[in-house]
Amino acid sequence: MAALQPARGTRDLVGEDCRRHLHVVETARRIAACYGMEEWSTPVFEDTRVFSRSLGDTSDVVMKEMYSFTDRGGDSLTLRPEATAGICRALVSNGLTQSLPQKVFYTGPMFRYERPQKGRYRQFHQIDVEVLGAAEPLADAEVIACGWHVLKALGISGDVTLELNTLGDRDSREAYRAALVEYFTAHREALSADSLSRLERNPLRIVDSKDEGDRRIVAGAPTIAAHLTPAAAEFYDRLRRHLDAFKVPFVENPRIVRGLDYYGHTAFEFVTSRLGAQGTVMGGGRYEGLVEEMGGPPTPGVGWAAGVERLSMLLASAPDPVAPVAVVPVGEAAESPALALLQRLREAGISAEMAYRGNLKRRLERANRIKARAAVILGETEVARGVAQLKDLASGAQAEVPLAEVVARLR
RNA sequence: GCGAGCGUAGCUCAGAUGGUAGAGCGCCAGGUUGUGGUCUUGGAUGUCACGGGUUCGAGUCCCGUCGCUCGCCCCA
Repeated sequence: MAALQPARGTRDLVGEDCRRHLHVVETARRIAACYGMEEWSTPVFEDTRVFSRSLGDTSDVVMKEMYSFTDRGGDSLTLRPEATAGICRALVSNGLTQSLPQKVFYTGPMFRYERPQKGRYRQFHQIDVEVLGAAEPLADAEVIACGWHVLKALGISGDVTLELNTLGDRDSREAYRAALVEYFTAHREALSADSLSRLERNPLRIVDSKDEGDRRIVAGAPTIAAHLTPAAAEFYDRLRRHLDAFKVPFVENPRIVRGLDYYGHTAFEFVTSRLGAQGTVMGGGRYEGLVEEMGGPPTPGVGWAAGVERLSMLLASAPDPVAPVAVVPVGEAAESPALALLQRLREAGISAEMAYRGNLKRRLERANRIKARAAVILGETEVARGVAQLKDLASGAQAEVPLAEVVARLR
């Protein structure tokens, strides 16, 4: 029988991989709670319209990357490609537009039908923070400070730079977009084939091109700064002042853009050079109109998402599993007392293991292999005297301890 | 959708110019029937990704397929 492989773009999280993954998620969860974020959980699949509406008219290309299917009732459902749309839908579904702001932490698997590459999978996992219903730049700064805090707590902030930009308000963006189209049209002979088609579809994206020829042209392209309305410039100023006050370091990068219309004002990415072409480790910004698309009232939002796989790859080391205590019975008469002790240890909150078989030597070898911190050796002579041999497996020191005191000694 | 590289033991990999497959780690057992780590002796393990071709002979060369990896496109 041929061995089956995981489906393309999916992978198992086993051993160290799983510990890294959980460490990222648990760290983010703990820190987000310090910022008043409450965890939500929404379905893994949704009515396809939840996502198609969030994508507006860019649909065509992007829709091809969604895992969509028709269920037996004939409804079109989609495995969520991201968390924000579902969160906005849930805000409306649960009537929470009446109690704003809502500050949300989210984590879970997402799905996109893409060609897998480094740090990029078809089933991947994100951590996500969103603040819904706050129009003030302080919310943006708080969200970014939370992200920075998570990266610091993971010990990877040294490898990561916060890059910040503003997309301005609607008037700013329209003026900027027009200026960009004019500029790139004037240089169209020099643009790459890819960027020529972007000029039609999504001119903002040219600014983000990886093509070297394009980059030379982009260097001379207009930036958003000159096209900001006074209100948009003021919003951006306040954001930067708040970040300074929060002591969050950043560099400005006018090349950070967003493809969809509902993004405005703040756009940011935490980037690293350690992950090849997938350098963005956490990205986010401000948006408007998404909640309306889900049938709610106009409600602004600001948030970020980060790929757990990418963060896991940046961790210097995997956290160790908790070191257990090994209970080692010697001889048949010791087995029941050993089981009783095993259970007492576990109920006292101490991680404890007892091998299913083997003699003393084999069990100690195994205790060593599972990195046990101590062994409790219980032979027939010990049972008869109501004691146990307590052996520290790091030092090798062994002492006789009354059975009744074993749990306290190992706490 | 496009391009490049790679596929040999559980893992990491070695196998010039074609001659019937190896190491380290890990695993199992003994040295040590109530004491692990270190040491030492021995042992098991492979459709050499799959299919075809060239050849007396293919892990090695050729063609195809599949898979993985990295990159392009896309990135909500």
